Amino acid sequence: MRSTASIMHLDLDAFFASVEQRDKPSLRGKPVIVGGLGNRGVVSTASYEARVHGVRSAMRMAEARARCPHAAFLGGRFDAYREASQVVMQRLRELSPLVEPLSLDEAFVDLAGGEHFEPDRVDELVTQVRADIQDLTHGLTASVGVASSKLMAKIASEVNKPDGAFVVAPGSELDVLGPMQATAIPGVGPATAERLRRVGIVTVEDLRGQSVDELVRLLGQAQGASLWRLSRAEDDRAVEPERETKSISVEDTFATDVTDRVRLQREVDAMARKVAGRLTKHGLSGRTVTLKVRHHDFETHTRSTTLPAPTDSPAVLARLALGLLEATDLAGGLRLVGVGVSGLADWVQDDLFDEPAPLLPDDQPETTETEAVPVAWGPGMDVHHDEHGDGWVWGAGLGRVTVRFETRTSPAGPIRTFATDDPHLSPGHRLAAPDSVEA
DNA sequence: TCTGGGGTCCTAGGACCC
DNA sequence: TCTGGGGTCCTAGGACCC
Repeated sequence: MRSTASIMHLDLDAFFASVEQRDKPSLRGKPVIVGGLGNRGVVSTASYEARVHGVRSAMRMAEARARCPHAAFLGGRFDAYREASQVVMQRLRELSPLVEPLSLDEAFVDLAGGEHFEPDRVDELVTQVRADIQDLTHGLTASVGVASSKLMAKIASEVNKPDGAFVVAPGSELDVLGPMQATAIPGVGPATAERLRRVGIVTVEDLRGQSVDELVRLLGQAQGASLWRLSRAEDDRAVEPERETKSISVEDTFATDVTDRVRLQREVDAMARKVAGRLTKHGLSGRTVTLKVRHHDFETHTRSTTLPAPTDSPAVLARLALGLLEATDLAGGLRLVGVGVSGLADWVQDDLFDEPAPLLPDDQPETTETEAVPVAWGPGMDVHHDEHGDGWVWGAGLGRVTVRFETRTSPAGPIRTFATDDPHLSPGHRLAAPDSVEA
């Protein structure tokens, strides 16, 4: 907790729906619901006119339609949202370089990082920023909280929402926070709230009545200790402008459950390549590939494998994801599949063979007697080796090819490196994916 | 026609190493 | 020879956020 109210939290009101109303005047003053339009969609954002009818974020679209049949239902235009978001974030960076975006419509700003910050005139500053944002975005409104910590700033931005602001006077934090529900503290969701309720803890005041040890026993080390401090408004977390991406993933819920393995292989293959594309685009590579599946009964599982070195190769990521799918029971059908990559490194994969190649044996003939047609090995290709069996290419270059050997029962097989012209090596035929996938 | 998609962080157990 | 750490990495799952 700082001695001045220098942390700002800004939150754009009903962001997606507001952008739609801004761009389409006929929607202004009317209920607008943005979200998945398919039969399994959920609400992403509801305009305040729709919230009157009880429509909320994360609600099933079917229920939203029942509650508010006359609303406009829209699928969302993310390019437009991203553009509006950039305008807002840019304006915030004029206040201070220390801006931490939390999503497209939310950010923290450490005002003390700005050159001309005057704590006594924070109200003026907030009024000005909100007016500027409305101007620059052609009509979007924002709610703002300013306080001595991230916790209190975030809570403050809720107080006069929408289109309002609240500044927590330094010294008043405990009084502001105490009467609130424990769920007002970010990180206390339904599961935690229920655990707390069972031992009679409902408000922040109630939380303060517990010892650290008691909260740790109840919620675990990290959450227990954190909640003990946050309930006392003790929060010195810094605004972090440059947080590194930890994982990249893609997932899709099917309109109806899918049992067909070939169809699933096609989906997983495409997803892995999509993730690879996003990795490449950001100059990243990753070591751990995770396959997520949700069964017809909503039971959800993940499986992952970790490579010895990071990659952004679409073929490699697809092979690994398909290998994980291979080990999945499809009985009853899948409702969702997803592919993710973590263990990210910010160097681009290509240096697997950057080290000098080991010297080949002296007696290695320079030319072979029967001139074999050289194979251009590339990542993800099928390979057969006379001794080691079937595998696929994990890396190739500088006269060497690294092969990963795997079987149905052991999708994460051993890895061996050979000379490109190793006579025991030949193009393989066993495919983890059906031919249609390879096409 | 119950229950999205993209993330973050934490926990816990087992393997492995010192 | 037996016992017992601790630290790190990997996998799986869960809570939470927008």
